Amino acid sequence: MDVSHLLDALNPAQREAVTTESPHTLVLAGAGSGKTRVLVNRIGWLTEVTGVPVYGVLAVTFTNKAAAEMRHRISALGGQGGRGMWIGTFHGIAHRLLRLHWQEAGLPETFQVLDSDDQIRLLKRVINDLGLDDKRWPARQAAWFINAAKDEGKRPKHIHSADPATDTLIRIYEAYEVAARRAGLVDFAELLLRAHELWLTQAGLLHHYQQRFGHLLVDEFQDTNTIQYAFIRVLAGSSGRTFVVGDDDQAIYGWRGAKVENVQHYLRDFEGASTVRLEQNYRSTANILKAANAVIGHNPARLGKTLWTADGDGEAIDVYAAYNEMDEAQHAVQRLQRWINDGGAASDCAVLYRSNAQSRALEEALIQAQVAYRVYGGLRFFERAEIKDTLAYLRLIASRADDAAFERAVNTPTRGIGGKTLEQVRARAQADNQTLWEAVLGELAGSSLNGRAKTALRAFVELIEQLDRDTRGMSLAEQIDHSLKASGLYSHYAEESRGTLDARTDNLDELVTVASRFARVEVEEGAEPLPELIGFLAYASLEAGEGQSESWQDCVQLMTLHAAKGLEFPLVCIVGMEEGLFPGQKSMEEAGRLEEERRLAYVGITRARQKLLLCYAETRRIHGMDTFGAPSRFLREIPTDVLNEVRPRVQVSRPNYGSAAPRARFVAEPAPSGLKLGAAVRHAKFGLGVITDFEGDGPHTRVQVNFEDEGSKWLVVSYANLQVG
DNA sequence: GACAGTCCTGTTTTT
DNA sequence: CAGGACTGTC
Repeated sequence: MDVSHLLDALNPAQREAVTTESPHTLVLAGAGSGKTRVLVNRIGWLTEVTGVPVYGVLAVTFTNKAAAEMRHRISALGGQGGRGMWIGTFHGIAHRLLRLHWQEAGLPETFQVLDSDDQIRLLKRVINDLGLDDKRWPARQAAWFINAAKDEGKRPKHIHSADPATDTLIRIYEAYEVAARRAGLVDFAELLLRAHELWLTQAGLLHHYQQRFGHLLVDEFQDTNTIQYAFIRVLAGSSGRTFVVGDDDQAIYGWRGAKVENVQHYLRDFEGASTVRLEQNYRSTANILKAANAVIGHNPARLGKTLWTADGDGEAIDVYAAYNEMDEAQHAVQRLQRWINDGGAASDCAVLYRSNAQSRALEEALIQAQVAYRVYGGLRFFERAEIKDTLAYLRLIASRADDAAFERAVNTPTRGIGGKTLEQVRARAQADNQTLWEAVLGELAGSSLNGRAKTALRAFVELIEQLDRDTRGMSLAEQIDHSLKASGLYSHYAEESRGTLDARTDNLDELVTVASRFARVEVEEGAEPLPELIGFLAYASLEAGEGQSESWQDCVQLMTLHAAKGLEFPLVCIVGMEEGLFPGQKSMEEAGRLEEERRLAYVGITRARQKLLLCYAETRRIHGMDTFGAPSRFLREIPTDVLNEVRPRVQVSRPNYGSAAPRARFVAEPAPSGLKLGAAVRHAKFGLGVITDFEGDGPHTRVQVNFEDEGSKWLVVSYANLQVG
């Protein structure tokens, strides 16, 4: 058999991974080491060479984008092109299972997926219904608590109540569960938890899928949370083979429940697991890799991996010390312009930052310089209010029980159903344990509402019923279009945005177009296809769509460091490299968080192919206050020989605050001594060592020295009397 | 129900 | 500083 297309151009480690016969394989794939290729070719190897049927393969990723990319590349391999293979996100796969087995999972057939926005709205109502003060118990925090619990596989009864505050949160969790169940709503974390519980409670089903999926592959394994790990572990059982790809150095989602430890647990829990390291990097210059390796080398407890490249050193990494964030932005933009003037593409450039708020200064500088740019993040298509409003009507058509949709649609556009009326409806629903829809019907039959309110409610009920009748037999796009017009939503938004540049009605038109292109998804070959509407609604929740509809101009890319993971650019600028911002203030207070920030720095640095620019500002306005941050420790962790200070240590005259000494500057060189990072030194008592860190300035400068015999120590330079060399 | 004024609180984000 | 949430007025 000709397998050359699967193995050609692979290095030995990649080949080993693709062809391994080990039952369980952990591929530690460094940044830019060709991990997607390995994953894709591994699947090709399994199906083409070892004769695994395509339906016996389950491949899981974290984002829809990654799943789409994988599907695309598998079909490019030829063969059966992955048709019939289960490839998807954890959430997508869980959703698929729950659709197929809604009865076993204890769900209504028309259950809807609740996105985080809807989840918070629902929680708000639950908190109110419990008579709690929503100031003391913000819905956001409750959502955080509940999601974190679900990510750990915990139902309310599994949580130990440690204190009164936790007790209340558990009560909220319980009430939220009741409300969500009644409304037939499933949030993101619930999808995973239910799917996992399906394995635990339905032995027959589990057995069926264990038989079927002989091979489980997981991408970005370092990002799995407890429940995702458990899901895979249970599904693998004793005979399933697994192939997981990840990089513990790129684990940056611990704050939302991801457990890097899963990488270590894997080696412990999956018997006979072997490890393959992909360390050859095909992306960046040697200088960039040197910087990345040095930074990440400061983290303890790594599985250990050192990136290398067969290519040359490349240019030095520029470091720019800006006066403030405006100066910083202008400098970055200048650098981008130089790149573009030299014939580079704007879309090859990215500016990365720690938090979204930092994009503002950059955008201003880009506009001023007339450089086209695109900001990633922010509201996505299906998250826009007008889109969600429209979908709320469709959700009600599909399921009257959907309280979240009811709340949204009932008075948008306004139709005289105000807070008072709704309060009464909610109270009845609460008292009688009903859905809002049922409560409305009850109120209409009862006598506690006044005539005006009744008329308004009756009109709303009739509207939904009418929409339901009218749209039967229509295509999806027609259903949406009709609902949009008949509900008055379209004219509502047309009116609102009249004479403005607001593109709301454009988005509504776009929604109809998207729907007309929406391909009916068969949940499973041979199985009943999902009703198109239900499928579309799930799609809208699970895949929120692109941030901006205008697409691929040649423009500079702006995004957070988190959003940059998985991407690469010839030119990368990272701005805001200051203590307190990156690493963030909060990261320094909690154990383990600093390491995660450092991994984020590692991710940022390794995005760059050819050219990297690192910037920090001495002054930065944050929340309207001028703040002063020392250069980030991550800068100081980079060996100076790969750095080029664009604006070297010039003492800039700046307003002198009292008699304060000039602030510490990047690579503060304690003047005469020649001490610098990486320098070998001798101490009279501690012997030989290497300087690994600096702190402070002037006579109080301290250095961290890693002594051969004594370990690491902080010393005040002016007392330590260190000998260089 | 629309609008203006006030208070408050500020990482990272996919599904 | 600035966006969101909330309150109070017409």
